[in-house]
This record gives sequence, C-alpha cells and structure tokens, in this order.
Amino acid sequence: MPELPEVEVSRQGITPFMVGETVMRVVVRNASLRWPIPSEIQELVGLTITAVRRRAKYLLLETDWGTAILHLGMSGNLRILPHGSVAGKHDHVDIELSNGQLLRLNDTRRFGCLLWTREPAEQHKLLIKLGPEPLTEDFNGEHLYQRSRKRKIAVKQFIMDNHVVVGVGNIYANEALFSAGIHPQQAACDVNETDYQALASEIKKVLARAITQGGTTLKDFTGSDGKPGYFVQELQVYGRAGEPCRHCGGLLSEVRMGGRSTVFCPLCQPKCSG
DNA sequence: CGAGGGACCTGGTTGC
DNA sequence: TGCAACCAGGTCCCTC
Repeated sequence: MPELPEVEVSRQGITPFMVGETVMRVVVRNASLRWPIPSEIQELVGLTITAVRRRAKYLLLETDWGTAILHLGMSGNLRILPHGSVAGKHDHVDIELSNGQLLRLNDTRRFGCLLWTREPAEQHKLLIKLGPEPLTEDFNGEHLYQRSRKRKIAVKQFIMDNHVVVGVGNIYANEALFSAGIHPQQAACDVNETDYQALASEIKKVLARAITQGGTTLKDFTGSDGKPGYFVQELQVYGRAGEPCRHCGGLLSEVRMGGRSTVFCPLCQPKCSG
C-alpha cells in the first residue's frame, strides 16, 4: 500500500492531532510486526509529541526523550479515532492522546514496524544508511548519474534502492521511468546524465503530484481521515499492461523485475545500447 | 563491493 | 462450490 506519498499524506493527516499532545496509554494488541514491538515503547506514556516527521517511508513520532519509529510496510494504515473506538481485525496498536483521540495502526500483513529509540532517529540502524530524500535538492540527476557508474542492475531496480534514493516504490518507479522515456531494463550504468536529469525531475514531479492528490488508492489505502487517494486516476502505466499507451497509443508491455510487476511502453521508452 | 533471491504475513483473485 | 496457486503498495538479510 504505502509508498512515499501515502506516508506523507498520513503524516500530514495525523500531525495536527498529535503535536503538543501527551501520550496517555499505548495499547499493543499484537506485538508481532516485522520486528516485535519492544516493551520499551511504553516509555512513550507521559511524554509529549513534539513533532511528527518523515524520513523515507518511516514516520517519526518525536518527544523530548526519544522517538517512535513507525513503518507501514505493504499494508499499514493509520487512523485518528476517539478514545474507546472498538478495535477490529488487524488493529494492532493504539496510541492514546491527551486530547481524547487515539492513533490506531492497522496492518493486515504485518510487514510494518513500531520501534523506540532514545538516540536521534537518524542514527538508528534502519535510517542511517538511507539515500537522500527525493523531494530535496540533495537528490538530482547528477546524484543518480554519479551513483550509477558501476551499477549493472536495471535502472528501475537502481532507483528503487533505498541507498540511492528513498521513497521510490514500485508504482512510482514505473511512472517516473515512463515519463522520462527510459526503458526500465536499461542497465543503470548505461543511462546518460541527460536522461538521469529527466528521471530525477520526473521522480520529483510524480511524487509531489501524488501527495497533492492524497496518494494512490489501489485496494484499501485511505488517509488518516479515511478518505481515499485520487492519484490512481492519473497512473500512466502501473496496472495498465496490455492497454494503450496514453502518449502514443501502442500497447503497454509487462515484465517482472526482481519479482515486481513492471509496465512500460516499448515505443516511448526505447532501450538504447551503450 | 554488487547482484540475486528468500524471508516475513494476510487476503483477494484466478483457474482447474 | 472448493481448493490450490499466484499476486499485492516494502525492504531486510543472507548467500554467492
């Protein structure tokens, strides 16, 4: 479910309900997420949330004494609800706040996580090696070009590598490569600097656009207010294999790369040699 | 170091 | 209708 835009939409949705509030209670119904939720998560109780930040697809609930690190995995979903709301299936955690609201984590597949760290979150093992945020100036075509010189993997898998740039998941990798006119199976080291500038630009564009549209609802993603995202209506290639390209009218192709569905237009995204 | 694949989970869809 | 196989938005971690 959540790629970077969905996580950012969730962050924006929960922030006004959380910042400045004190945690009254942390209810863990099922601690077995990707990693067990540590018992130290209870240190949150009595602390005030000073900020809700995002690094890559991790949400950081900050306090003066530590940070809760939250990841939504493939199927995670956050809701803001009143105290006492009846929990349903896969509602694994509630963080109850002093304003009478609670943050509820629902995660069907349990690929998400909820961790606690007293160090600056950026120093955490999961965050310290991450590449630049795609929507900052640190991420640009030159960065992609420099980092790709010795990489023989396909350009699609290259841009989905969190050490290269964070937040580019399967949907938006497909979309950005289409918009930049680059074949997803092109070796990363064979893409020239001009094409990487276009690719970086399209990654920024597609992510920013998806955020303003409330994310991409495929199956069941909703923002923290329960509203779906609308970006799905703007998808050019993802989920459209066999359908006509919206640019040239040719049929879109599908291949599997690293186990992930990859859709592209063979005419608009030519594979160059060398 | 880079590349590739399995692992973690549930549930919806597809096909026999 | 039943059941098995396959697929899904992520990414860590192990091997080669």
